[in-house]
Amino acid sequence: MPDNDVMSPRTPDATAPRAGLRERKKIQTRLAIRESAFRLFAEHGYDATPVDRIAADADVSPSTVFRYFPTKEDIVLTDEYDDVMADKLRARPEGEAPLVSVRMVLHELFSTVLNDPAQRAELVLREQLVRDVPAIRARAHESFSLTGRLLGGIIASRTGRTADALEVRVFTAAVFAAIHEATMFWVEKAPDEDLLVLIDRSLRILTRGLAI
Amino acid sequence: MPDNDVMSPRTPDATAPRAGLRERKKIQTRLAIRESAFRLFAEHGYDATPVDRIAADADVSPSTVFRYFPTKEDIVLTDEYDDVMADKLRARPEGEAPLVSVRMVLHELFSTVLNDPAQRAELVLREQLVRDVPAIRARAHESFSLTGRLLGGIIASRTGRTADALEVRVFTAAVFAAIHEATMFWVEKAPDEDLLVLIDRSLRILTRGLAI
DNA sequence: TCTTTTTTGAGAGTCACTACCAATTGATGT
DNA sequence: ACATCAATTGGTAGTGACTCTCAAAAAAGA
Repeated sequence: MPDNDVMSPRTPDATAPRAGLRERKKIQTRLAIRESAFRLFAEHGYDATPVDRIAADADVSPSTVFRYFPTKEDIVLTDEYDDVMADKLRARPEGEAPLVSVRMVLHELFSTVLNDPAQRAELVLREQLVRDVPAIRARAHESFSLTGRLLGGIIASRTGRTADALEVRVFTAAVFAAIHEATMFWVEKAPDEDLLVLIDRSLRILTRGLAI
Repeated sequence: MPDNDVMSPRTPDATAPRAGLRERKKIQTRLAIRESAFRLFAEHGYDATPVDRIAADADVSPSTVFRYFPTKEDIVLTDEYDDVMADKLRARPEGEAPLVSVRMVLHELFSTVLNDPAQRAELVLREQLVRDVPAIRARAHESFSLTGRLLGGIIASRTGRTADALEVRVFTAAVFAAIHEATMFWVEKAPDEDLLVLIDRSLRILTRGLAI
């Protein structure tokens, strides 16, 4: 069974029997900051929660917060999914159509995330913030297009193109736009439905050439 | 001939023979700020140009700059295209496929913009900033999704759906993602080519169901 | 235990942006 | 031309997200 724990390390990671005290403290601090932040955001709202208060709540100095997270938005948005997705995509069979490959990767990724209650709860919280806070939404877009470039590179090499070919870029941009809309639809309209069903619906719209 | 001058008012607008002095000064101030900003951005870079310096260069107070433009990014990004696009889209024939309608609207809009040297130059400058400055790119995305919602509403009413239907949202998101990629490809790879050709290429990828 | 390296906290500074108030300036009626 | 009213402007004092720097504290390693 592969390591699917893309979120915060809940299990101590059996592969590295015992990291040094320094490493453990770093992980602990990072987690403390994020937990304080999420709780305070839920309680008082994102804009009404200064970084200083998060720092105080997590018992670290403001400087430390910015050492762990380059911006306030990054406390919410982690790009821990990127490498997992890239690995899974590379593992898909050679001749498979790119859109099918991406769909399968998304299924693999999201089914594990959504099945873990803790990860699912964190995903919901994060996407609610993406929906509500412009600054976070903006950052999420940026993060998406970063991930898109990563996956685009893989798809390019599989279809004999360069990563910056227009076809590849439009492909990834459209796919991520569809995923984003599916996710937004999920958190604001149908939080109890299966996100994967919504993603499939969205991707199928693309497959049909946007003939709505 | 309709009023296609979506950018700054170069022609004094014959329909309103003579606006008050107040109006004229406002337009003048707005333009002065934008011109100072664009020049300073090109000279020293966006991040290295504080709003105070723009204000000083345009001979207004910093407060005035923020009165005219809610954020520094908004000095660069105007959403003057929105209403024009909406009007043109509403003018398309009833039964036309949405993707075709949008394509025609884009042709109408961009052919007028690209043919006016001043507007074309401004478009290039703006898109270069979109490419280079994360803050502006983020804002451009936001602006795009705003426009997308506007057009989505029109498309929804034409296809007998609600504006927040998943199909409509995925449609507009994918289309604007494609336009954005085409524009980015244009400014960074082929600034001498015809932008409309690139947009058509991008839209055709969507039409083909992303079968790249 | 002693030394080296990493991590932390604290202080000062920059910059985007907001709220507010007083002074200026254009519009309007007589 | 003049007085009055409304809109526009400039200045001042904040807030909050970040950056830089440096000395104190804490962990790693010998």
